[in-house]
Amino acid sequence: MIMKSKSASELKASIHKVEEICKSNKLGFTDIRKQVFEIIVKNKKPIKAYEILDKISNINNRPSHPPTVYRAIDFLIENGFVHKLNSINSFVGCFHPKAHKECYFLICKKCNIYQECCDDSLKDRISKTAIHNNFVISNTTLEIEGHCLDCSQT
Amino acid sequence: MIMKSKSASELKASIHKVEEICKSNKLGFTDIRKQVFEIIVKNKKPIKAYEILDKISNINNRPSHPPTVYRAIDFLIENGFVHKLNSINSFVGCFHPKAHKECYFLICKKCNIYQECCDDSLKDRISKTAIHNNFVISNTTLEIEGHCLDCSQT
DNA sequence: ATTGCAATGTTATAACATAACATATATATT
DNA sequence: AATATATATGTTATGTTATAACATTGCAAT
Repeated sequence: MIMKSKSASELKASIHKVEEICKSNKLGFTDIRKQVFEIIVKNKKPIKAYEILDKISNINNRPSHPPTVYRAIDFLIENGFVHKLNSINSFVGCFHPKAHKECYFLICKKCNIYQECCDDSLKDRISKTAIHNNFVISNTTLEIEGHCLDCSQT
Repeated sequence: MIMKSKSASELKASIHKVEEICKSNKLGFTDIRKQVFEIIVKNKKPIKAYEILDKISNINNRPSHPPTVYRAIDFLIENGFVHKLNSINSFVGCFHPKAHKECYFLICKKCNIYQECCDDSLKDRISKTAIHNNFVISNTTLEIEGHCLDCSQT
């Protein structure tokens, strides 16, 4: 299953869903966490921590500091609301929060658009590889960099 | 196919092989590049750039600077002699230089030992996922973090 | 009301990486 | 051999990414 970027209504739904999850799990979805989450999911491309920092500072009309942003990001990652793309030190919103921990990504080097792809057979294959090596997975990073259809045609 | 850490003779062979490849491809395997390569492959665990920097400085009895190390690393990565593990900002030697570009890793969070695993069916699965999305792969990062057999038993 | 806890603010610095330019070393060309 | 050219390295400075450590705030439970 592939997800491309979100429509306005999908965005709204996504934010609402996270709010619901927090409410029912008694997680504090504070102003800052919400702001950071919205900034990340509204961004069409993976966003960097210091870009988030700038945006937060603008929104609140006062300078924020790195720990504020990183702490919010940590919270969002821990709860499966966003993912970090290690290969580009950037963050993206998750398309199906709480539905899974493992996400795989296709990242276009040219336009920077990414796709979250949660392919079950890929997941199985990775599990099998781990099992085959008596390895217990806690976290998987799969980031496929290259060119998307549009960018590879031009 | 899984590779664990290298024996002394494997190490030697590995270094020799890279020398050969450089010779036949007219790549300058300079002192620094060789030193950096040896430091990386001899290390049982993924090593960080600044750890390499310290070692290089010791070997040569004078301070080296980050660009020196990063340039050597870039050369080694470009030519498929080492890999970067993005999830932990560390570098590892490749077990079959020039034989492939894509490598997958199992990284133990506890003991930090890693395994390079070049599973063909996994590779196929990733290719298919990309093709299915009209995506042209240039580079894949697959890093599976968790616990190895030894560490998950204790 | 006061204790405890979770979250945030704040300052400073650690850790990771590259830009820019100078110098040196090797290779090719005449 | 002298010169040009390209490749590699040295050096200084700085950019980028991330966290440590401690102070403060605000809210909830007893």
